[in-house]
Amino acid sequence: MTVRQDVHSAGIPVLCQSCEARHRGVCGALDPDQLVALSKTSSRYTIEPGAELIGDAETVNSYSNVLSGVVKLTKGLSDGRQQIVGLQFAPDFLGRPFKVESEINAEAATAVSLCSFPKASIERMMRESPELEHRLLKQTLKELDEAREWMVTLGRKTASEKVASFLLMIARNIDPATDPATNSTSFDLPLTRADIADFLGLTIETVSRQLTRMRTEGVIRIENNRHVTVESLSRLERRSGA
Amino acid sequence: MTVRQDVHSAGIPVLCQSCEARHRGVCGALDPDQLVALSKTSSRYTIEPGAELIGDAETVNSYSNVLSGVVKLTKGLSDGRQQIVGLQFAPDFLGRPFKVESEINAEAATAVSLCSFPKASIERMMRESPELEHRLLKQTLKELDEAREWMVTLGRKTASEKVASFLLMIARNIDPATDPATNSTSFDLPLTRADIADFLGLTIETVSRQLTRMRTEGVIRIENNRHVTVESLSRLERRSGA
DNA sequence: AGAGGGCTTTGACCGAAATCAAGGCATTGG
DNA sequence: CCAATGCCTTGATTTCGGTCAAAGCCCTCT
Repeated sequence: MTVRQDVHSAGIPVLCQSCEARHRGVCGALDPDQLVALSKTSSRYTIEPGAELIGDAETVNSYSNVLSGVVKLTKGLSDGRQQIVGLQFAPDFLGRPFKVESEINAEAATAVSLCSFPKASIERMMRESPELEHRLLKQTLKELDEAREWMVTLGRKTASEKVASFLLMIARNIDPATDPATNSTSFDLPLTRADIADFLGLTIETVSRQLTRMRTEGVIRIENNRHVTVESLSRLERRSGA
Repeated sequence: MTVRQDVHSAGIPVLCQSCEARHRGVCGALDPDQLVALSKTSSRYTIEPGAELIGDAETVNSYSNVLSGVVKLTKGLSDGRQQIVGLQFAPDFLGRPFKVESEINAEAATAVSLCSFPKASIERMMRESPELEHRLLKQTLKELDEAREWMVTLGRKTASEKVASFLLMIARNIDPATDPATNSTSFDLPLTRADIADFLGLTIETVSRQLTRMRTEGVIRIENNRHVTVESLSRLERRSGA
């Protein structure tokens, strides 16, 4: 299980009874007693790539920690056009507190494992523990920041800057060891070309052409359509449009 | 003073001592004693269009309620390209809790009046009153929703759909009486063409051409470059791409 | 009133990305 | 083993929106 290092790691890692993983997402906010109570109601799921998470009757009334894999959040237009509006990596928290009017879909981009809690127990715990709500606020602020960062990418960057920015973002999330010093890194793309296009507001063909260009110019290598090796992080950064 | 009706109106309107306005933003979350304490430290500002709000030494350490006017939040690329990533209308709350790494600028788009509180008193009050943090979480979730809605617009809509969506959003925020039944509404644009372009990821010229087209097709009228009358809300909605 | 400046409109042209159309390359299953 | 399917790549062509350039409009200041 890959655990990304980020703001959430501030909490003490705690062992969840039901999924036997050290949650660094929500659970870190709870004291041991609360955690025991909560973990009695939790259950671990594994989701196939492509499966819907929200809108599904099974999961609509629950909150989850992402333990591994990548979840994509999408919004669609009535004529079928789609936009990915967020990606959740471990150890992000999944699920909207307080019903929001806007329609949003969540789908597993890769195989995903989740630790789910019934909505009711999370909401009760939120009333009891301000620290949990505080966590949630922090996560929401982080997502807002990411969303705004992508708005700049979507509105103001060229196709090649978009693809470079995307690769950098994935590298930083998948491979926590991404270190500017080594100047190279390697990871599996969690998204298909179609997903990448929906994420960047481009077409499949444009994404493919930009990846090809970067390959021929020696910035990246790609094996089996999925495994990307970045030869020069600094060159990738220069292409991402700062 | 225009007060938009939204989720925040749930709280009891309360009179702020220093600015003598009924805050519906943050203050509604406080009990009378807390409010009195807080309002002693608050002060009312009026900001000219174009003035920076964040980054300014005066206001960098404060939180504010927007009482009237429109504030634009922007992010820039190193070469000068800009993207507006959010608009704050009354009675939105302005200011980021817990320092966030990302660079973001706030600027008055119109004349703006604010009621500001020192960062320290808001943060103290947040520790004392979970209800305040709850408000903040709700506002942040609303902003996240709006940001994601715009990501769809930026990534997947055509220029004319973008402009139509923009006009609809402004109408709904500026003129709370916007009523689908009447099918028409009227308001002053709070943004210049350049701002609209930066909001929609377009150029000034494209924005202008799309507005002209809507004018010639009888969907809107524009007087003095600012005052917009929507002749047919339903036709505008149809153009906004759902 | 007239000059000046800032914002907006309009037109001609161009180019980046979309669309349309084959074709390639894996994996799956008969 | 060969078809079939699902991604992905590549090429030709089109188009939407960007760029460059020139006016027009509106407001302010003298």
